[in-house]
Amino acid sequence: MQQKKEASSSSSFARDAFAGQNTSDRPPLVGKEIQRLRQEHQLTLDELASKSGVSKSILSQIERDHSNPTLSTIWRISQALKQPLVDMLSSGEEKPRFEHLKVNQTPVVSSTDGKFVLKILGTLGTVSTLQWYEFKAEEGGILESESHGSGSLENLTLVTGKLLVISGTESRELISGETLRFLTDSPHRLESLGPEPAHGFMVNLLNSNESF
Amino acid sequence: MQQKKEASSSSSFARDAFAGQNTSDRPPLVGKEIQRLRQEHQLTLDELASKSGVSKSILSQIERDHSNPTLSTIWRISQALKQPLVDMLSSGEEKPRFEHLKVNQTPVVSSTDGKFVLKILGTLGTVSTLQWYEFKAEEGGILESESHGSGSLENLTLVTGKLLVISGTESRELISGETLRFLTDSPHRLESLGPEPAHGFMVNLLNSNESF
DNA sequence: AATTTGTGTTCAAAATAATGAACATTAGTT
DNA sequence: AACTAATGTTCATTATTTTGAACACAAATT
Repeated sequence: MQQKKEASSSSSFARDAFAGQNTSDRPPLVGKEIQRLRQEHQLTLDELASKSGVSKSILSQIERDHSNPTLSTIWRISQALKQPLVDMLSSGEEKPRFEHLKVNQTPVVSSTDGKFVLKILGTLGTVSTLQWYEFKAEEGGILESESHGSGSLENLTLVTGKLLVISGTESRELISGETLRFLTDSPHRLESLGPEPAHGFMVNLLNSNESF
Repeated sequence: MQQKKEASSSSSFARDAFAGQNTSDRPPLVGKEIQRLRQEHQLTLDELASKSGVSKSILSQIERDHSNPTLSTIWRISQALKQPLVDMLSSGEEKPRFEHLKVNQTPVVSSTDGKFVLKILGTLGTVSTLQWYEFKAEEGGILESESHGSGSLENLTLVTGKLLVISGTESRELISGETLRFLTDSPHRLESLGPEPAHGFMVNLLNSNESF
């Protein structure tokens, strides 16, 4: 029956903080989004609390939008959930405007020596900003790509095999089960290191706005 | 000579809030950016205070990063400066060239009986409009999903196994190598028909907004 | 059913963000 | 220089967030 602290906090939060001036617009309500992410990661409040360093009591209140979190608190949560802070805040901001999607199927593309095979599973967007593929490459198979334009991202997940990724001057080696995300604003190259054939999945975002 | 309050506040802010755990990364320092925007708009602290409804004293401290603002405070400031909240926060954020997720860092979701396992490979978009997964399901594994909202699209590619897909009143059977695209504006269900475990990829497009 | 275990919520106290008034500092004027 | 006006900083107080412990509830186990 007594919930003095939280009740008073909640009500004055709603009145003073939220009804700032533009009563139509309100600061983003991050509760739902945080809860969704936490559950997606299969974490309990206790676990997220210890991961993030934020007490579980305030986590509980934030998830129910009964508290108006501090910047550092939101940031620590976003870190623990490996979620860009910015995405968490913009989750509820404005209603999505619909974009009509057109899908087209496309066959298989392979490297000149036939060792690297790309299956185009889908593309999306009137500006063709998104494409995803399945790839299979036997040992020594190489895929060379030009820059996809600044702001472009490639997301590789390797299911089996070993893969060497070189982008610009940097390189990484991927083993099965791992995921690599990297900028493709410069020429890059994938090479199957074998001996097992490399098999995986790739999502390419061309000229994506920001958000990573 | 005495600056008791602010000094203590500042120091414990720096120690407790900021040096949370990853001493390498820190929450975004918005002070510089807010000051820049305020001056760009040719506003004094008093003016911004009355426009935003945030007291000028706290504005002064925030600009010098001597305070750890509340979400609603940052939001009211961003409104007064006509700046998307998200832009203010991401002003100083660097994006890494590579993001390498090790096997155990990939978030996994599984059905209650553990027979259907989803590995979240990536999400994108300020409103999380795009997500992609790898899935593995032994015979009988079932994944039930609610509607993802009207206009949402799911793209399934099956690498091995057999999969029954039911969306709304329709159903399809997928065999290895096939791709299926379907609307997910109603509850839907995936079921691994076996005997071989089903393995594949899934790309989900939720109600897209501008971001692509 | 009773116990235990796990998970989320509420409580009382401590920390600190936010406020309005007083103060300090600079810039402009006489 | 002295005075004033404008702007930013600090003070004392209040309001709220945050914390850790206690609590409530449900699910699982004995």
